[in-house]
Amino acid sequence: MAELRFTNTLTGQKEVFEPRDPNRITLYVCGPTVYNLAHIGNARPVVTFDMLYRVLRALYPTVVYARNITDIDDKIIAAARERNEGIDAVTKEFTDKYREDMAQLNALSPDLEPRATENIKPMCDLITQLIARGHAYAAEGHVLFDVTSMPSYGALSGRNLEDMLAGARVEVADYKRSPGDFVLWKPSAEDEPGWDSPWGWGRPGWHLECSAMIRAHLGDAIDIHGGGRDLIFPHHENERAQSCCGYGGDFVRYWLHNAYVDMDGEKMSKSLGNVRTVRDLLGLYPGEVLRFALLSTHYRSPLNFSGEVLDNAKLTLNSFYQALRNTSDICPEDVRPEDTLAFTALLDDLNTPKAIAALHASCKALNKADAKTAATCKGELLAMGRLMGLLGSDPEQWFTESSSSAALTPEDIEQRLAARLEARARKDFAAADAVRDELQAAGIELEDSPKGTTWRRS
RNA sequence: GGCUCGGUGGCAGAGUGGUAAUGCAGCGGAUUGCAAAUCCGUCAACGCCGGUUCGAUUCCGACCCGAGCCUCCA
Repeated sequence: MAELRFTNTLTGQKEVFEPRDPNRITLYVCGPTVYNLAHIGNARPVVTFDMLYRVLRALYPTVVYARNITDIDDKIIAAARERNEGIDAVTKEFTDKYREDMAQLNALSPDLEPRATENIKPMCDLITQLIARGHAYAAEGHVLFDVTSMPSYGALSGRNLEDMLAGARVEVADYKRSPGDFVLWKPSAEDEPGWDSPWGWGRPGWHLECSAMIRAHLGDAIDIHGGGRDLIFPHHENERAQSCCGYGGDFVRYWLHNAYVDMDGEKMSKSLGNVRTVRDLLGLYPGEVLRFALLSTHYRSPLNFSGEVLDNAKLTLNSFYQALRNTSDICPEDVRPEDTLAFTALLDDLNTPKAIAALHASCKALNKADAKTAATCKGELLAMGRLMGLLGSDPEQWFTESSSSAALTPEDIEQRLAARLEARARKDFAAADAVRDELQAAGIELEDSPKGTTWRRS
């Protein structure tokens, strides 16, 4: 069996994956800050690491996948204030919507979804530990991490303190000893959400929750930590600093980071205002199309997002479902995903384009298959689909389901098809074609075959 | 300014020290009443300049272009 390999951000190299404990794989991915709807860029790590989760589950007996929910944060406080509600209302709403949206993308639920507000105690314990070990200090209600106390600070993001200080363009708060120091605990105003702590009424800094929750829920160290590229610095660098200095040990063996989703060659981001929400796009395309589009480029390369990408994804899925629909009478053989070419491709740093090529090959084989080989081909195609979270829909539904209430009903369509069939029997092709043209204008494509006529929505 | 990543056919997108996947689009054919779907065939690419090498798209260096991080962000 080929080995699982990925590109580790920490080393910049592609490395063979060697788990700490093959009987218990631990995966942690940075989840959402729940104060607004997820955009398609937020969906990329979810889909990417969902697929990694599926691959790991095929390889190892136990995989513990955790994805945190950041439910205390300045942006949440601001959103709650704007809506004149408590932060609980805001975080509840957007946590629910996030889960709904990600489920639409066929992303499996993580095994754990720790919430920051439910883990304040371990966070405070970590701060105490960091202070005790001389890596943090309290100042004016804040507690700050002292970056000069960690010799390897900057190792993950490939920078060193001198470079960062030289390039510093941000005004430095005067309570910081060193400009790179970052907040572990910050004071809250009386009317702001907060918790009592040895350093007063306040709330945790952004990076703290991941360090503390990984420790509390997954263990001393984990195998894989994933997230978007933009988290490398400062978030993951600081997380690493906190955990390594506070707890000691390895912390994370493999750091994986996905590239962005771009819009017109530019990063999609909240601040640029060029975001497309998943919810929005789900009104236009099935979730599976969005998922396929996100997988069509390798996770470490930028994905330039456009309607064309989605249309192509839709057409490709159509061709797969077409093959499945045409063989609806054939019972697929039970094929293990691990025995497929797609699996081999994914083992190599999640090479999804190569895996998709295998899907195409398998689809073609199914289209050409005779009665003897079709069951195997179909089983293989479905097995690879399962591995990637694709092709799980009913083919008939895929083509005939409509999201629009104004669309023709199946009964309407069947009625016209009967009329057309009758016209064809009379060899009145003009009348038959008129029906087809009419249906086409309504977004219905017809296909005649020896078995009869089928239709699909375009 | 510091650091990182990338530039492959018309488009999307893998990969490799020696015939450069796959898909879409195009072209030709089979099939079809005509289509559609499918199948068969086919055209077509490694930013620029040097270096290493028997051989470079792949390794090294310079250059040009693009993106990103250094500030909230997947």
